[in-house]
Amino acid sequence: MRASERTLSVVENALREAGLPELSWYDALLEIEKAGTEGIRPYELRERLLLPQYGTSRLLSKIEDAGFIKRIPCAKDGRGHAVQITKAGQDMRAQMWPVYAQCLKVMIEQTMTPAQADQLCDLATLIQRPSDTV
Amino acid sequence: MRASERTLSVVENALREAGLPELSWYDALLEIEKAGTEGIRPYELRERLLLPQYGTSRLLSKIEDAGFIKRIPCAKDGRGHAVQITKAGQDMRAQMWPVYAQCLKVMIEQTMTPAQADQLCDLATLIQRPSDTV
DNA sequence: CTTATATAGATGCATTTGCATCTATATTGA
DNA sequence: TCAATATAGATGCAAATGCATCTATATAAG
Repeated sequence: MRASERTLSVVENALREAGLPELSWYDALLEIEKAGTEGIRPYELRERLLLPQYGTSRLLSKIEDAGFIKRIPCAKDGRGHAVQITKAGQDMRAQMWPVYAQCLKVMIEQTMTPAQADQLCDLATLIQRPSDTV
Repeated sequence: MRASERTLSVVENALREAGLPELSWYDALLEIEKAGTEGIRPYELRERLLLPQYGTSRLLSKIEDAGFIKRIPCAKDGRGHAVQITKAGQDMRAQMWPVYAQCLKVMIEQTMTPAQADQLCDLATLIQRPSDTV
């Protein structure tokens, strides 16, 4: 709990100080970029980011207002649309990554040995997706 | 990240379904109860719970309104006060614990082996207090 | 002693979050 | 075909959060 809270706050601070958007934008931009030219449906993004539906909706609105994504009508399903990353969005994501990565690198290195990091990595993979079993 | 988010949401759901207050109340009540009859100063509580100052202030107001703590004037320092747990507060904390503990037990058992749990425990202790070094 | 600064704690205001609900299209079933 | 239900996504409103600031007392410095 504390590790994840601290990590988040360190990363958010670093991004803010660099004048960049918050971390949730990075996660969203990464998934949207990976989706390529077809784009991705908001409900798919929601599943991958583990966000509530209204959270996804609002996040996309803001990212769109900033010009980092665009919405394209969906041929198969008139209810929704797909979102595509723009050139500006790609640039922004690329700009955010080094800041993000540097934080993680420093925090991990100053907290544990490489062997411990491997252990933690193994344990982390035990948690896959929400199983709704409890 | 995902593990801590899921754990939190499972615990919060269990508490809500049992008609009990949210987890932050438990943490606060536990620390206040541990402080005994002398009580604890809000700023000390803040340090232990890693909450922002205004968050602590508001949390205490609500818990006080619910009758689980009471404020006593502070002889040593006229600026502040100490908070003490009430009988009702002790009862509430005691009622919350089994719900909380059961969630943790089930989640850990169905996610990992006892050996892995020990490993995780060791890794978790690497994170002590905020060091503000990054 | 008097003024300047630091600390404890509360709070106004803007933003964010969560819940419930709404619209619109899709799918199912009689 | 047409009603009933399900799903995609948006949004109004209330509650929670974060920031900045405020009051009051404590401590330090001249």
